[in-house]
Amino acid sequence: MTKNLPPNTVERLSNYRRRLLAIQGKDYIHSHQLAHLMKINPAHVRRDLMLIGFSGDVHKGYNIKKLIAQIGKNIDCENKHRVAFIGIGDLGRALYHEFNNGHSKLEIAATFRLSEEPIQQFFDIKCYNISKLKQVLKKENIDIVVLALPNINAKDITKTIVDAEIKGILNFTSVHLDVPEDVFVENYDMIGKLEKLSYFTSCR
Amino acid sequence: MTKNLPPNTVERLSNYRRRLLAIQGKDYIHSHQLAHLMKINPAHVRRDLMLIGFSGDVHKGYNIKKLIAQIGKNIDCENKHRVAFIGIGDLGRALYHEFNNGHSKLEIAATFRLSEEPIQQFFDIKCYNISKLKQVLKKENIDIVVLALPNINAKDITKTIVDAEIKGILNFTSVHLDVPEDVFVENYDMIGKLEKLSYFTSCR
DNA sequence: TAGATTGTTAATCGATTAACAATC
DNA sequence: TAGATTGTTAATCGATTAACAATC
Repeated sequence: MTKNLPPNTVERLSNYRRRLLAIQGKDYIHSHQLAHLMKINPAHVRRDLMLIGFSGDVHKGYNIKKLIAQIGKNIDCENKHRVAFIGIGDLGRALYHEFNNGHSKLEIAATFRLSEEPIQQFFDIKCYNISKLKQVLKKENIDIVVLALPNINAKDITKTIVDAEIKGILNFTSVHLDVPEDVFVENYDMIGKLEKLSYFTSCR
Repeated sequence: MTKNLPPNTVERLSNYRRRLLAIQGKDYIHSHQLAHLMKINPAHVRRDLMLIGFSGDVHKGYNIKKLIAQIGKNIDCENKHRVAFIGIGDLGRALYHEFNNGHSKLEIAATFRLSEEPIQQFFDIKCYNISKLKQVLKKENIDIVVLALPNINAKDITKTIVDAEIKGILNFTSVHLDVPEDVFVENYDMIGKLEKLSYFTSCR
């Protein structure tokens, strides 16, 4: 894994790979073709591939199979990350399907429910009561937590998560989490996006 | 509504407002306090408020009530946007709750299902078969479409949406949509975010 | 007043795009 | 070869942050 790639490049590389995997019956692709699939500038593609040290052929372009492999070498972790879901409502279920849909480097190791109902399973994953959070995060060697729960609970639970030395949080609440510098938080604020969309979609 | 605010500023203004609305028993707030809630730089707050022409008091800071109103004047549409959901699986349901949870400028006017099952309602909203898409988008004066459906269907449906002159799309598939310049697309690619998170969360 | 905060410009930083020599 | 594409540097663009005069 190459460290120090710019965050946006990592996100794009992940996207390149998914598009490349979907291509059938072609061995090579040019920068402008890949750029077109992503709606970005061809120079951008070339620059990103330069950053991961991948070379193409001046005439044929980039070898698709080799490029997929090279992207993997650069952005995939050697070991699987172990992920915990906190909150197993509709959003949790939607994410579960997303996870099982082709992403192999993250495995759901545990889920937690906030209510007292005696649910023991979430699909094929064990489901614990939130009171067991810290203990299970440790025991199961969780690396990454996905917060898919009501805003109101986010603050307390984040504290426990940080205590358990979790280093990655995917945050679906609209609360800004207060975490130490070494914890990477990816925010996923739906309401913010909606209001932005509303603003830039001209009123009639 | 003030046009030409930078996209990121619009998103932040929406966030400021939500945080301000949550504040109890205080009339004024300083730039550094609001910045702390958002985990951004105080200068950033002041600059954003400058852009919407809002002034504070050198000693007391910004009047919370007035600021909320001023943000509304700048980012809210005069009329409600009419929104259609395409896809009413787990993700659709999660979004439905998100919508009903405090966002007043967007109202769900119709939903569409892809399967043939004879569902007529999605919570309190009418649900149509996807075959009626174009016709209903027109009839119901839809402005914004939320795509919460399998990738495989995204391309065809986008074509219909663009034909129906929809100007805003919130895209939850991981397909990059090919739309004319005047259609605003907000992408919400979960897998990309997950891989980014995985990359920046150090492996152990 | 002294000290803190605002409003605003300028500087910095990072990401995107243009340009073009090298290549085949 | 002529023409197209790559790889890479430099230029541009936009967003963030620093700095500081003005204010009370």
